[in-house]
Amino acid sequence: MKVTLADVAKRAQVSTCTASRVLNNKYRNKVSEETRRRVLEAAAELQYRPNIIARGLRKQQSTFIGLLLSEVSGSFIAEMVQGIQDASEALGFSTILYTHQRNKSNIETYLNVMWDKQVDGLLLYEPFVPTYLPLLERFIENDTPIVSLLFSIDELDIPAVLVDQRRGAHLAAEYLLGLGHRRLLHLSARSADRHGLERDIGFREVVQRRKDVASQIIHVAWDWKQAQQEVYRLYAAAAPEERPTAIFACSDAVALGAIKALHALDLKVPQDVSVVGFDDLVYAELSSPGLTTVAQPKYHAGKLSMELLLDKLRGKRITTVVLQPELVVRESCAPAK
Amino acid sequence: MKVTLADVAKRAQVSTCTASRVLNNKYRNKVSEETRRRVLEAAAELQYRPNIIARGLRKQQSTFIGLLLSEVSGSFIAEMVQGIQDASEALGFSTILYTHQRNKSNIETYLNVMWDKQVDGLLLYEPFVPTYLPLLERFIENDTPIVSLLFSIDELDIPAVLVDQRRGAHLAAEYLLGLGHRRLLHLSARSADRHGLERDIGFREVVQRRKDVASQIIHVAWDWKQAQQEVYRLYAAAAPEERPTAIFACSDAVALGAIKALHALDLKVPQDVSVVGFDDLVYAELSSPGLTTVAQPKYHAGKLSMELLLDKLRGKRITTVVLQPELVVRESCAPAK
DNA sequence: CTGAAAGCGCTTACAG
DNA sequence: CTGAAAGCGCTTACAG
Repeated sequence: MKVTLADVAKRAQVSTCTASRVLNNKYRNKVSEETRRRVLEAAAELQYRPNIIARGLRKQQSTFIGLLLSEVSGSFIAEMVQGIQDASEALGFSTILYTHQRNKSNIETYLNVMWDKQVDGLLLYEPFVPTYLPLLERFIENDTPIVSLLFSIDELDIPAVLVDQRRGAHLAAEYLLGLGHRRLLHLSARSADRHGLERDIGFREVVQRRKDVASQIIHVAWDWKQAQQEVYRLYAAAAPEERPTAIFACSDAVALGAIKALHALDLKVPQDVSVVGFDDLVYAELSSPGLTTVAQPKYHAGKLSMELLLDKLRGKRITTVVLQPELVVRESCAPAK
Repeated sequence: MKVTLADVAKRAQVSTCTASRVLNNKYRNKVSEETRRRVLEAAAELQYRPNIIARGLRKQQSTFIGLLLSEVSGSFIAEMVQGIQDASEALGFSTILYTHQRNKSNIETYLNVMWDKQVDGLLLYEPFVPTYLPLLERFIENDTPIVSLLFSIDELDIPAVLVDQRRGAHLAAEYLLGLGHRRLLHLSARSADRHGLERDIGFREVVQRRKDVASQIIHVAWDWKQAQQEVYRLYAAAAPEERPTAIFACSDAVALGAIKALHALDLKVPQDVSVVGFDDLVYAELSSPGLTTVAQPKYHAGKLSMELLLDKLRGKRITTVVLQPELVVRESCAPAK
């Protein structure tokens, strides 16, 4: 059915090793032009395609990169994955994809599967390291390079591609202060994960050194619903002159939840309240008004992580890279009155 | 470094074939309890994990499913991929992911790579079939099952998981008529692709049999920007009593573009104009007002496509499945005045 | 310049 | 109940 190297060799009347040599362009000038031509011709006629699985077994490299993510359905992750794809496709590597759903036993299962399938490298997103340290160590001992996306893995000295979350919060808070706002609300996901914590800290750093600024922080889930409820409650209860005039939300979804609440109270964005989000997902641009937000370079982070992995595979040394977020100004903020 | 079956066999003092038999639970009662125990023990002690690549070479199956998509960064596709993942992970199959970016030479390249890597099955999204018919035929001749996602591939009788686009448009149009709207606007992506065309036709089917309904259709790109421009132009120019009181947009992004334009003209949604979208992406829920839209069962479609593929791999017959969309009512529509 | 042979890590008839 | 041997499709020293 499938045509093999042996078929090509037979038709070209040479041994498989000679066929292999010309097809792989090895020992270039060590094979006669005539033989070479015959092999190439036979391969073309038979439409020969090498079996990469067999080659991998022999060469002890699979050309597979394992990609273990929490999930893939979110915009953030999806854009990151696109970056990873765009970097991997150049060199004949394929990414094999697993989503662990933040379930620790899934993580173990999939790390094992990837080991079994002999991946040449590993890309990790949202790890819960302590639980499966031994599995990761096995890869490391085996010299299988690993790069972590967006989260540092301190336990194991694994290089990562990070985005400076705290700096992102600085950008947002400073922007709002620059517009003259002095009563600020931060919708924080502090408890939810490390990025939430970093953004919370970043916000505090900017705000605490300003004596003329009144700030408050409400803890919410990443989900928009709780943000909507909390903002509604706060703005409905507070006297107009005590309401925060600007909100820094820990994510775009939370920001849009806040905007829903403000709209419900007939408060206008940005005329009455300014809102800044975080992440810059597709819908930041699509919402009305367009959401001003801190953009994380997710596509770039994904792409870079794969590039680092491939560099490592080529023998280069690689280290953690920290990327900088950027403020994307749209229409959801206005100067304080 | 890595421990192989030979290592296990040696330690258990049996041949590799006996080791293989107990580890694979074959010929169950044909191996003595004692031998069995020794092998299992040795495997456990050495933490043996079988090399799936080697097994694949021998058994002529790779346990890889090739997933060829236009891209992965959009919400729609990402949710579909999540469905695919959730279905595949059960059985030890791994999906290998490629994005062709709607570039025909990419499609060819990746189909070839997937062939070279011996995928056991193929999932396709957004194919441009005519260009690479021979490549697909090769898979078919080789009995590699293929399932197409959301698009039928008529040239080759490949089973697909479809969503009834026309029916979705019926749902939207009928809903708006039911609310009493008689001047309707459809923002159509007719020329952009087959789904746009189907939605356009579906809209016409409902509207044309109603003599009391005035409808117009504007062709736009999937992108929100053109929709915003066109809606702005139309509503700014038309006398208030001539303006469409309801809009059916061919996608959620287009719907949100329309809403931006309406807001810019100080028209309220849904008080002044009702808007229905299509797809039900994350941001439909996040926008203010929440967008009423035709939901495509994307997660389910993805999941089902993988399930079909695996069924086929197990020898079952499979055929095309058509899923039904649903109208998700949120806050962007109101009865006509 | 070319080929015979070994081997990557498995599985599976075939023998005994 | 168990093992020797062949083979999946390649690549690569080693010889000549």
